[in-house]
Amino acid sequence: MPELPEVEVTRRSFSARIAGATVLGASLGKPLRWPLGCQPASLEGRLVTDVERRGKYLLLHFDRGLLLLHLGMSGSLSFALELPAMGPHDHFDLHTDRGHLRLHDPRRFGAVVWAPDNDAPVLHKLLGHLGMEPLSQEFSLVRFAAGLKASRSIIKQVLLSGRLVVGVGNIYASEALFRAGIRPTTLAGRIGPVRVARLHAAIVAVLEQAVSLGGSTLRDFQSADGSAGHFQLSANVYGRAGAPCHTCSAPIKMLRQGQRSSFYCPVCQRP
DNA sequence: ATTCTCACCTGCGGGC
DNA sequence: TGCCCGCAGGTGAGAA
Repeated sequence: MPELPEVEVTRRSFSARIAGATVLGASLGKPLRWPLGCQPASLEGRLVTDVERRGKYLLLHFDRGLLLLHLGMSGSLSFALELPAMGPHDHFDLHTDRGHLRLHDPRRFGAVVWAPDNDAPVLHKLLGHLGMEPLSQEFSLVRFAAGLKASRSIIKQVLLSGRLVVGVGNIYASEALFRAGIRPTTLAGRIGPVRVARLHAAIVAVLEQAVSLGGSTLRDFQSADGSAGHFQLSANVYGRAGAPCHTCSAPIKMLRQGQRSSFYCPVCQRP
């Protein structure tokens, strides 16, 4: 479910409401990708200061320490004054005096991990290799172009890896490549400067549009206040195999790269 | 070093 | 109706 837009929309939907809250306790469901790394009771009394996003991770900062949250493939957060009893797919509840934050994640690829301070080894392990934030000033065309030039991988993999730029997942990689007119199988280092510039702009544009539309709701994504996203309605290629291209009417093609599918227009996107 | 493949887990839709 | 298969928004670990 969650790429950068969905994670950012989730963050915005509860960060202001949870900031300033005092933790009353925490409840655990089934195991997630990694152990929490602390006793749930040790969170009691901590003060939530703010919620930050880094790539597809959310950082729930306390007056001392932070929780690293990841939504995996099927995760979503809820934040409400009252929540029903934990169901079979609810795996983490953080109870505060301003409401209850819950991670719902059927596939359990998500994670909630405690970091006692900003130098905790777990932060280096999970965040240390992450690339540029595409919606920040640091995402410069010069650095992006240099990163692509130095790569010997195909462009789709470079975008998904998060080593150069973070937050771009399977939906938005396909969409950005369509807008830039680049086929997903193109070698990153072989893309000329004009199309590199187009791709750089397309990544920013598609992510910003998706955030403004509340993200993509393919199956059951919703933000922490329960609202769904609508970007999927304006997708040009993702999930549209066989359907006519919005630009040239040629049938959209799907191909498998590794374990992931890519969608592209064989006419509008050149190798 | 960099790149590639796999594994993790559950649910759903399609074909038989 | 029921079963089996393939597929799904991510990413660290280990192999090559």
